[in-house]
Amino acid sequence: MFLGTYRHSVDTKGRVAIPARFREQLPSGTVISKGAEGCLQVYPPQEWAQEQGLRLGSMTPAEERRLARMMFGAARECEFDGQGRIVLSADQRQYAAITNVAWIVGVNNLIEIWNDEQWRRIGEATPEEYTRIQDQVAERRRAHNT
Amino acid sequence: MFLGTYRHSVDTKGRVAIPARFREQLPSGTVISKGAEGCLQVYPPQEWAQEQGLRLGSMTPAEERRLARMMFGAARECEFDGQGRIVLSADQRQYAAITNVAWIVGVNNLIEIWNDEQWRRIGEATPEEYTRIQDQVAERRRAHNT
DNA sequence: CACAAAGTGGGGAAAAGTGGGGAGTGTGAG
DNA sequence: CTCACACTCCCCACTTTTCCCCACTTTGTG
Repeated sequence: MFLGTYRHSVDTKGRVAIPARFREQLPSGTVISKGAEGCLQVYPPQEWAQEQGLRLGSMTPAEERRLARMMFGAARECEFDGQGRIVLSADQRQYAAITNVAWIVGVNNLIEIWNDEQWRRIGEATPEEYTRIQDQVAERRRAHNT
Repeated sequence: MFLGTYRHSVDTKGRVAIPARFREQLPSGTVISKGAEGCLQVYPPQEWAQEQGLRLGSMTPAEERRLARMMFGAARECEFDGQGRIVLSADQRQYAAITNVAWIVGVNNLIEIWNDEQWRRIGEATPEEYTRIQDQVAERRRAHNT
């Protein structure tokens, strides 16, 4: 379980420290790829396995082909240095528009990495916004279950 | 079962003592996150397990992604120090607008943490208000069940 | 009134994060 | 074939934050 938001700096070599709390839970075979809304996503092995349901074949619809290409094409295995950092490739940094700082966010089953501005828009919420969205999802779920 | 309201101080390091009555009932795996109306909520493990139904994957709808990011991003596992205190992160304190004092309230299955002003508005009610709200909830339930 | 339990505050050791230097490796040009 | 350059990765040193421990105050109870 990954919880919490951390603001870490990205140095000129593209290195970011992954919070120690997260690192302890990431065995080898962890993968980083692109995610929705312009973030990067870090998948522990068991989560990545679920995404592998997405496969190419003659029966695959067009959108899934597109998604599979982007998602797997952008993916890399995470490699930690002695200080617990990973290197974000130039491509990954460009996709997520990350320069000097990155927000590293635990979202239950995976980890997301955001740039400053985008995280402020997506992740930070006033109490009013938070209450509204929580009610909205609850309502949607209730409607769905009946 | 969590009952009662306590007023505790928050020190410069963001530490708050959880009332001993509550602490006895909180095993490890307890989580604190944002709640509606600008409070923080403390979930014992069995309550938190229900919230974990919300997961990220390539099939998760946009609203749920947003909620998951806010909710899990703001969450931390509760870690008690030798004195029975937990640390509220800077983010959590900002969200709940907590500075020097916090109200810790047992609400049956969860514990909520409020700032001075907000708790006065939400928690203290005149007999008239209380009666009106009780009737309102009763009415809503009746409408829903038919 | 005394003792025990609960809450408050601060200091110091340990851990986590940050930045830079340098050795090793691979590639491309002369 | 050799040399130069660039890139990666590893290691070391410094800074900042966290958390663990101790001591004091307050509250409640026998």
